[in-house]
Amino acid sequence: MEISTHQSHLLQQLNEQRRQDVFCDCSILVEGKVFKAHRNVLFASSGYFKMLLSQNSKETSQPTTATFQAFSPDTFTVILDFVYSGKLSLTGQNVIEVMSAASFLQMTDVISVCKTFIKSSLDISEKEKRSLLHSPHSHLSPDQGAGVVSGKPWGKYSYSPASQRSTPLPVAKHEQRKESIKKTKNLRLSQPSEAVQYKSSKREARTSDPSSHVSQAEEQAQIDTEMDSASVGYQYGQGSDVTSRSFPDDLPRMRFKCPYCTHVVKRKADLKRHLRCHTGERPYPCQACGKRFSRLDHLSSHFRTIHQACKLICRKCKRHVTDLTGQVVQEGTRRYRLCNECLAEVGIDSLPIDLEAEQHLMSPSDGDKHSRWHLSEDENRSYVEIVEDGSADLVIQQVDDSEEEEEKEIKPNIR
DNA sequence: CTGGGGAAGGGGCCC
DNA sequence: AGGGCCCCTTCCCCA
Repeated sequence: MEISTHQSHLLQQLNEQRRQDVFCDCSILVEGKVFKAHRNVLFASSGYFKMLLSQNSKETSQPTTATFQAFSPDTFTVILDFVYSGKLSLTGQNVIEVMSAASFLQMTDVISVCKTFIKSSLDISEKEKRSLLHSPHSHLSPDQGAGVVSGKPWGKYSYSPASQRSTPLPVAKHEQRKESIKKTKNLRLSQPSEAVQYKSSKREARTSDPSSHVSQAEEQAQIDTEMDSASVGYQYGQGSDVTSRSFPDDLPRMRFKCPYCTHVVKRKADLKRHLRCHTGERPYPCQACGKRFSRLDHLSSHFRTIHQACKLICRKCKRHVTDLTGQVVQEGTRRYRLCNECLAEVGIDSLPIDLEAEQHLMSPSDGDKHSRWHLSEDENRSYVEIVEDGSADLVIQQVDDSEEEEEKEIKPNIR
C-alpha cells in the first residue's frame, strides 16, 4: 500500500527544517549570503553537489561549506526553493541565470524546464510578431515587429523555431555565406556542418544553431549532448578544496555560463549577446540588402563596407583612392570605389555618387527605427513585405546581382 | 592545390 | 544595459 502524499509531505518537512535551520549540515555561501541546507537533499538533487559531497563524504562530522560566485543569491534562492519544493519560480528576467546556474550545478531537470520556458516564450514572441507583421495595416519593419512583442520580458527575443519558419530566418553560417554570395549555386539545404565534430565553441555554436536544417529532435539531442558535455566541463576544483570541507571557490570571476555550450562570460549582456549565436536571432536587418545580423556593430560594419564604400581602395587595382583620384560606383545595393584609371578601363563615364549627401540617410546607428536606405516610401514598403514573406531569397538576389554581374559589366548608378 | 583577401561573426572590453 | 571598437578566427572566393 502506498500513501501518495508521503513524498510531498516529506519534502515539506525537509523544507520546514531548512527554513528553521534544523539538522542543516551544509552552508552555501553565495556572494556573502548564507544558505542553509541538508547534504542529503543537495546530494540527491544536483550532480555537482553529488560529486562534491561524495568526495567529501568521509568528513560527515563537520558541517560543509560551499562558496559560489558563479551566480547570484537570488538565483540560488530559486534553485534551492525548487530543490525543497519541486516548484521552479522562473521569470523572463531570471531564466537565463537560473539555467546557467542549473547547468553549473548539473540539475538536468531544471535545465529542461528552463529550456521549455525559453522555447515557449520564444514561440509566443514569434507568434505575436508574425501576427503583427501580417496585419494588413502593419508597415513595421521586421524588427519593429519584434520590438513590439513585448509586455513580456522575452519580447525582444525573437528566435523563430524551425517549425514556424516562413519569415526570413537566419540560415546557418555556412549556408548563409554560400547563398548570399552566389544564387547560381543551387540552394541545397543540407547542412555542411552536420558532419562536423564539436571541436570548438564556435563550431558548437554553429552546429547547434536552431536555424540549421537539422530536425528539431536532432537539434534537441544536440543541445542535450552539449549540455552534458558542458556539465562535465565544469567540475572545478575536484579534490582540492573539497577535502578541506569547502567547495571550490577558485572559479574564474566569470559569472554567466552559456546553457548551450561551455562558454562563460563575465557579464549578463555578453551572455545575452552570445546566446544569439545559438538561437539564430538576427534582430538587425540591413535596410539596403536585407541581410540580417545578430549584432548592431556587425551591421554597421557591413553597411560601411558594402553599401557606403568607406574603404578608400580601388576595388580593381587595390590602390588607394581619394575622391579626386577615384569614384564610388554603385552596383545594385553595393558600392565600392574605383580609381579613375580602372573606371576608364571598364568603360564607365564619370558618375560620382554624392556620399556625403547621403550619409545622413544611411547611418546604421539609427537601428531599425528609421529607414537608412534611400528608398521611396513605396520601395520601402515592398522591401519590408519581401523580407517578411520570406526568405533569404531577397538576400540572395540582392547581394547576388552585385557579385554576378561584376564580371560582365559594371553599371554605375546615376544619382 | 594553395595562399591571399574580403566578409562575416564571435569575444573582450571600454564608454 | 546597450553601443561600439578592436582583435581574432573562420569561411569562401579567386588568382
